[in-house]
Amino acid sequence: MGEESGRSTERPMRADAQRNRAKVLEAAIELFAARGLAVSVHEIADHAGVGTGTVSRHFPTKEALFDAIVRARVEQLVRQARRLAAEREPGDAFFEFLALMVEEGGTDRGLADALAGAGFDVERAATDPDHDLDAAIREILSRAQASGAVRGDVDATDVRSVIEGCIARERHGQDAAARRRMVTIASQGLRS
Amino acid sequence: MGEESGRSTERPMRADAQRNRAKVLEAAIELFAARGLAVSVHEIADHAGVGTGTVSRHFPTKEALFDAIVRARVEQLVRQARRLAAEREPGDAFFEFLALMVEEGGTDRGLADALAGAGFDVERAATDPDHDLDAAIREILSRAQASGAVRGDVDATDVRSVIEGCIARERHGQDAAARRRMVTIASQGLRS
DNA sequence: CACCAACCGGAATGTGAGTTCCGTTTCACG
DNA sequence: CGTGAAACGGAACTCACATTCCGGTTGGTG
Repeated sequence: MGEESGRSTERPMRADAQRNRAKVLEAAIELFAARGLAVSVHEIADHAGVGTGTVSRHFPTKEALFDAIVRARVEQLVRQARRLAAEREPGDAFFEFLALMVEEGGTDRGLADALAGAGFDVERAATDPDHDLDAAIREILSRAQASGAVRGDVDATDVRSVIEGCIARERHGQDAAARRRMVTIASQGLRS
Repeated sequence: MGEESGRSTERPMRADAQRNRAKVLEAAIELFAARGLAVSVHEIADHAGVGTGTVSRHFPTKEALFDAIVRARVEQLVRQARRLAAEREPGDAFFEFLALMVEEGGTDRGLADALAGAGFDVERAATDPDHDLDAAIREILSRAQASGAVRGDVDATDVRSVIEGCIARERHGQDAAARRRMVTIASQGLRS
């Protein structure tokens, strides 16, 4: 349950501890984004300029560290989904969100790993509505379907799969043009 | 360069060696199909009823074993692609092949891992035309495009990504109905 | 400014995998 | 059969990690 840096109950962290925590987070965000779950804790520690013990103290587990980062990212995506749902036509909202997810996932390997189900427990994250990406997708999808913009026979997990396919990391160095083509294909496929 | 069981030059293998090689292959095929690259060499050895040394002797590396199995599977897929290309209308051939690939990949986790680029070197396999899945896809795709059945702005790697998306293994226990829905979406997306 | 609890670094430990090694067993040829 | 080369099993080894531990250091409070 790794929480914020400035905890209120339980007397505040020492200044150097807060600094180190922030350095670890920053390094981990950068490295996870670049290479996904494959980065080692040693690399993160080195990159942050701290010892491995310091990483483990702030985040008891590699998974906890990864989790903290992914949760923040997911929270952001959920917010954007809600904003789009509020500000756009149902169909546009859905397709813009789709493009957004693909862009984010295609740029951030760690997020892509998480979306693919590696090392991030979606079920548990869904406890809190602000981290329930599937609920956000369901919401934006069902509106788009009700408006007739999206075929009725797909569900949220299909959308997740479509996103995953568009990301298609791993091979032939994820290029932005290919990603956009995939979004086009997926959008045409999902339309009524 | 793991080759066939009945080698002609270099005097034949001893009978027990051939038997064990076959047992290892059989066990590995079954386990890789069920759980992908995640199975350990120990498990394969146990399941085959041999020691780990025997596995390593026949296939110097886990990757070599995996490779041998995937190559056979890919060879089969390439053959089917050619057959479809010969016997069907260009458009039908392409969409049937798409459905076939998704079905095979969705059923065989090892193949899915390989298609996703894990532990199988597509580049090297492409040396031999009978194992060059990308060439087969290019062929069947370009015919479908020429006939007007498939949009012209996609390439073979896009098709690979689409297939990957349809497979979308890892989470919510790969169910056949979802896979078919994905194929429908993908097909509509790829159509002109 | 002194003290001590909190914190630090990084070596040591634990774990889980693939691969190697070697004493033992088995095959097949004479 | 008898014998030697081939193959076997599986314990030991290696390697790459994540995680723990502990002697040394530092920050903040009285």
